[in-house]
Amino acid sequence: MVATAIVDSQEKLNILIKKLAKQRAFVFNIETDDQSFFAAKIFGISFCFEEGKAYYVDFKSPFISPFAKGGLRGIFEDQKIKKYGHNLKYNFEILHKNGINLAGAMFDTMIAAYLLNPGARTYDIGDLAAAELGEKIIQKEDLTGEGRKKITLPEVAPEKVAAYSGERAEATLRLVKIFEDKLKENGLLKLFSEIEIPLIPVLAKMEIDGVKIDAALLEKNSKRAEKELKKISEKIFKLAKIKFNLDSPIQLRQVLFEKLKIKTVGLGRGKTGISTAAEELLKLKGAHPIIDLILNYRELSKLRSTYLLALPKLVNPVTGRIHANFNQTVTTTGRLSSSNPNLQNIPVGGDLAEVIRKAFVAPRGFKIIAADYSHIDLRVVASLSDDQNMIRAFRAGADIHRETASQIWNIPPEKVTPELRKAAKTINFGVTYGMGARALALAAGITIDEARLFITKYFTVYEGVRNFLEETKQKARDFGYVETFFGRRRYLPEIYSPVPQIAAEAERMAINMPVQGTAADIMKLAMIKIADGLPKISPTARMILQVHDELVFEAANADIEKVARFVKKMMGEAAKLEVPLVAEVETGENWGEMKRLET
DNA sequence: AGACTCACG
DNA sequence: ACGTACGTGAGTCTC
Repeated sequence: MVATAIVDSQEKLNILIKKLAKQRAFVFNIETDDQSFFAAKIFGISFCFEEGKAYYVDFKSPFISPFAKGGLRGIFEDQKIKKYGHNLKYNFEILHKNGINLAGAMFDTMIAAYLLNPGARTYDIGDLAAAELGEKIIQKEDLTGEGRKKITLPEVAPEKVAAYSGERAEATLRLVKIFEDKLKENGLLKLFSEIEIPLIPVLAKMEIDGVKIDAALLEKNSKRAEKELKKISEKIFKLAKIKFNLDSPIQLRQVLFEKLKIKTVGLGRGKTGISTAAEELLKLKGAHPIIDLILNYRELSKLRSTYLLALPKLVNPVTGRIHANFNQTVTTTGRLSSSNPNLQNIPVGGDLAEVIRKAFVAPRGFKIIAADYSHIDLRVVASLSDDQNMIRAFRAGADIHRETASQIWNIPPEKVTPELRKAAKTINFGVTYGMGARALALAAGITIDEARLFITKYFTVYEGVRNFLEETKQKARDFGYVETFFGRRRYLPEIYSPVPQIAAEAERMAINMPVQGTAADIMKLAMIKIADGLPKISPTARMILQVHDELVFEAANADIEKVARFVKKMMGEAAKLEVPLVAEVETGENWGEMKRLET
């Protein structure tokens, strides 16, 4: 049972502040009226620093003046007091919006839970309390109700919110102790305190800063796309001799395979019938003129709805920028994910893709800088596997795909044809996924027999890589998990499945995770280093996007060269591998027109 | 809510 | 005989 004291007068608040100032650490939990930190207003904050007892500062109370609330600033900004919380990135952002810079060491129970079990369905504090403390704590729905009669949390009586919020803060305090021990036990504490925790303010600032968008450009092209879509669909309806909903795969399937009777041999199937995915339709190219039109329609329609129409709606009217979320506790490998909107899948390549990227602009007097890690996954493979041949190639600065093809077919590098290089590139990528002959054949446009021979030769050339892949799979079977260079883990219970297909899937995940995850760890380290040093290089420069192996910045025209040089250097120095880490930098007025920058 | 499709690394 | 290449998020349709 948690006793939560309601703080609803200046006297009570002053006493609480004095108590907080004496703590080595405390939990805080901010209650706001909105999911988005930009719109959110604080209506209460709970604190906890001893088990069984919590405090709830009722910001709605008329007896607490804004001036008195400001007294909390010194507490939050005190470097010597450790801050505990669940989802500190959000709290950081809310405080920042209120002019407070959260400082001091931190412990985030959401991130701890994520590292201990990446891939969990949720990291809801109530679920964690149930699982780890064996206690059922008050749920939000217990206060707000559900369905039609639902009310919002700010509308609930402060006494009830206090009990709810205080209980969560108190549960967080107890979870900190449990998770700290578990992180230690599993060798995750270094990863937690040197990568994930320092990354919190970096991501928070990226989200707060956002990226400037030319909404008018997107809207103009949305109208153009709509007209074009109308033309294409009229042609399709004429050929099909029927009008139907082109966005419905079910209706499309009926038209193609029942009405037009296009042959379906060799086509993939889904749960509900024959697939009409682009991959399948490409097999039907030439079978009917309607196929090209449908592929055309699909591409245009996708870009219009997902980008041209959606992005302008997410531009913040105050900042003129999009403030996406960069999620730290979503992926099973350690990568970030992006949502609302996803800025990690902006189209690339193609005329309309270029237009969309051109809408990601720098403000007046600024330019965009993009820095890409070169072949980071394969460099990680070379380093983790300690394959001397691959290491040598990277140290020599060779074109790795050409080098691979040259060695496999025993021909000089300059004699490698584009086809051979393409096949080598495919397998170099495929290695990190546990690719089989079938997939290689499909991706490289060769026969399965050729692919088999290719793979055999590949592993003769890169014997260390083969051993690494085998050892990784064995490790997954021996321990039930795999890990990155920095100790990040992924548990793979399916590796023990009696169903061969399930076990094989787990094996591929086992191969992929240490590679993708180590690259993600390195990128996070680079982001922390860059965020740390960037203000000294250029006080107005901002890190605005991360796309797995790419970082995007905006910087004042006069600072472009030094920011680019600094970023490239930090990315190169982010980790010490057996091979050099290399980043390429580009710059331009917008993300669509970038020119390589020699530094 | 789940299926399908498709955008990215 | 075969959906066998990993990791994401979002728009749309359908039930």
